[in-house]
Amino acid sequence: MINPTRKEEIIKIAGKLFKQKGYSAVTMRDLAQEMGIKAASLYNHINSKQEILELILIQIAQEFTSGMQNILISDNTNVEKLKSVVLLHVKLASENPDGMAVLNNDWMHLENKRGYYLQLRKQYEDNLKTIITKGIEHNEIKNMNPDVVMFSLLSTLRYLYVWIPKKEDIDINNLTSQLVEVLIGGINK
Amino acid sequence: MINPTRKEEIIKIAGKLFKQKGYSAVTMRDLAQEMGIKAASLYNHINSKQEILELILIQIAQEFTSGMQNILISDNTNVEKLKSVVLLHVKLASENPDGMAVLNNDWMHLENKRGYYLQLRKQYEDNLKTIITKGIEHNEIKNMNPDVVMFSLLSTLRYLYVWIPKKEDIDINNLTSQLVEVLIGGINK
DNA sequence: GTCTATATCGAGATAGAC
DNA sequence: GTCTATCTCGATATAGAC
Repeated sequence: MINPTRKEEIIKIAGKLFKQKGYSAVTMRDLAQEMGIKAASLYNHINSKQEILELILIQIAQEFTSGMQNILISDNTNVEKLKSVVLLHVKLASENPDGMAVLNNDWMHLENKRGYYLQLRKQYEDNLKTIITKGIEHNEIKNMNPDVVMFSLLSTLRYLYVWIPKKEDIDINNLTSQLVEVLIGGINK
Repeated sequence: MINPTRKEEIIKIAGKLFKQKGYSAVTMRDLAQEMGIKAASLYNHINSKQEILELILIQIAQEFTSGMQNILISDNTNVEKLKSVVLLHVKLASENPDGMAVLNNDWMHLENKRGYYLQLRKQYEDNLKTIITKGIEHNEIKNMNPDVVMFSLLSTLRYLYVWIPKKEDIDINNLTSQLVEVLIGGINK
């Protein structure tokens, strides 16, 4: 964001605060203070606290959905697809670690858009599980419990936001390959 | 708990609610309703909402500390120690999945005991990292980045509460061995 | 675009009767 | 051990001046 609008600034600062204390514990006064304005002034740019949460979460959820679509239409092997999934998570987590934290911890505070979010998440997980299962069928991956494999993989990827400090400080490809070594190296036959 | 006291019931129900919505979003009125009493009646058993959080978190944190001590004084190999760490997490997560969720998501809402909690957590992580590093030095573990190994391991173990439904429904040893296969199998030379 | 002032609501917690 | 009644505070949000 070269010239972020006031609204974009609010989303960004809100993400930082939501990550630190969680959506429910952050007040509009906290957010306003961090912006250097009064709480009432926020409402000139956004309609509600809930809207801020929606703007943060739905955008990321859709980026995951779209990233997964690209992976699925490629004609790579299933193991290559899993590597692309790792890269997708590292990329999104490094671009927006605060938003990823909110996605992990505060999705249940969505009101109207909660169902939509859960729908996107379920599709994503179904797609990932299909990749793992096909990988096992095609003999690319050891014959392990696919649920355990998926759980271990997703847990690590979902925690990336804790680990990734700032986009500038990390080498995305290097981190991805190290993660692949640990996560896939143990799975790959 | 064969004959749980009223206080123990409160802690248990509170853990369930904190897991669902997070500490900040759960009100004393929510908690009271779930108990079938009025909010004011809660204060006959506990001093504050904050005290409930402390009772949940500090107990688990101390169980991790004590579990790690037992692992450290054993004369097992470092890989065996890592397997014991997995078992420790599976055990505690299956005994108290709600509490584990609160530990992961609401520790930052501790007030007076926050420093104490962070101290216990740091010690635990330092000890785990030492096991991994020694494992690499002693040629038990592939020469990988110990931070990445620890991150991947801890991420999966910290998310166990999402995955483990109820103690009765799972075979602790079976789950542990499957996790060890995925998590350690990829690391072990 | 930000401010002051304010409306409305619900939070944590206490007092005292039963 | 639980209740009703209540205190006090701080939350989200709006109205309207500048």
